[in-house]
Amino acid sequence: MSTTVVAMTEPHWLDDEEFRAWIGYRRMRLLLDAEIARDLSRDANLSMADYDVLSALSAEPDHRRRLNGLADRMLWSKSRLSRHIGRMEERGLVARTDSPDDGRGADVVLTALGLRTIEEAAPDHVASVRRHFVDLLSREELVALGNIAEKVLDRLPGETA
Amino acid sequence: MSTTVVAMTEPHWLDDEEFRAWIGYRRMRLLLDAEIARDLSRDANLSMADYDVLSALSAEPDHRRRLNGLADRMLWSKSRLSRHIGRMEERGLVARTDSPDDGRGADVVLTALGLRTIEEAAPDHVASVRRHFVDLLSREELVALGNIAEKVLDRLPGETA
DNA sequence: CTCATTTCGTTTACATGTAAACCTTGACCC
DNA sequence: GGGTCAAGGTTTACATGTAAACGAAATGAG
Repeated sequence: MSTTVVAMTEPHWLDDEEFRAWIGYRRMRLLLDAEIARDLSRDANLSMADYDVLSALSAEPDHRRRLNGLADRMLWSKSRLSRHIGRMEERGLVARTDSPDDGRGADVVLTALGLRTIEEAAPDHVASVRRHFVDLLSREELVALGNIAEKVLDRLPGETA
Repeated sequence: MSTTVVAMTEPHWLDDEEFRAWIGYRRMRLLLDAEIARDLSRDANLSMADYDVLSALSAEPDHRRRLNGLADRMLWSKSRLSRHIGRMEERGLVARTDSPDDGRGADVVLTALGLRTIEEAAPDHVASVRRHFVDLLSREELVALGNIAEKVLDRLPGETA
C-alpha cells in the first residue's frame, strides 16, 4: 500500500525499508507543509516564511536584528531575506532602521503590528502543527524523529558543525 | 545545541521533545533536500522535479502516461505538471503525443534521451540519498520514520485514504 | 441532434526563490 | 591619509510555483 503508491519512484537500489523511509519523507515534505501553510494562510494571512521571520524576530532581545545575523540564524540567503523583508515591510509587519554602529547595514525590527500579528497567529499555528503532526505521533516517535534530524543535520553544511 | 540553534522559533507551547521533533523536521526539510538537489544538479543536470517526472514515467508500462494521470500520481497540480513538462520537452527529455482516445488530452512519453538520462542519473542519485540520509540512520530509525510518515500522510488530503 | 455541464490541459498574472553582479561602507596596511 | 580588500545589502535576470480564467473536447439530458 504505502510503497506501491509511488509519488517519486526510484529504480530502487534501496531495500524496502530504506525506500519506504525515503519516499515517506519526500511525501511528507510535499504534503504536510502544504497543509500547515494552508492553515496559516487562512487563519492569519501569513506564509510559513512570514511566520518564521516574525517568530525569529520576536525571539530577539529587542525584537530587532541585523539582516545579516537574521539570515544566518534562519539559514536563508541574504538575497532571500532582503527581498522577503521588503515585502513584509510593505505590509507593515517589520521595519528597517539604519544600523546604530555600521553604516552599511540596517536592522530589521518588528513593528507593533508585526508583534500583534505573531502573537495572534501563534496559538492557531501551534494547534495546526499538533493536529497534523505532533499529536499523531507517540512519544517514542517524536524522540526518534528528533534524533534522526539531528544525525542528518550534523553532516550537512550550514550547520553548527 | 540543536534546539537552541533556532531557525524557526515558536513561542512554544510544545514541550521540548515535541519542539525538537518539529524544528528538526523543518530544518531537515530546508537543508537535506537542498543538498541532494545540489548533487543531482551537479551529477546529472537535473532538478529533483525533473528526476521525479522521469522516474515516474520510466515506471509506467510504456514509459507513457496521460498528463492528468501523471499529475495525480505525483500529487502535482495540473498546472505545475503542464509547465514542467513543457520545459522538459524543450530539453528533449519527454515528448507530448496526441492521445489515442481522448481528443482533449495528450500523453507524455519518455524520449530515448529521457530514458538514458534517468538511467545514468539514478545510481548517483541513490548514492547521494544514501550518503546524506539513509546510511546515517539505523534500521530502527528507518522503520520509525516510515511509520511516522505513514501516520501523518494517512490524515492528509490527497492521500489514498 | 443540441445545449448545458464537466473534464483536460494551457495560459495569465503574479508570488517567491536563487545566483551573480553591483554599490556602499568599513577595515587594514603602508 | 590613501589604496586595496572584505563585508553588508540590494538589485537584476531568471527559474519555478500557484490560483484562477480560459478554450476545446467529451458527456449527458431532453
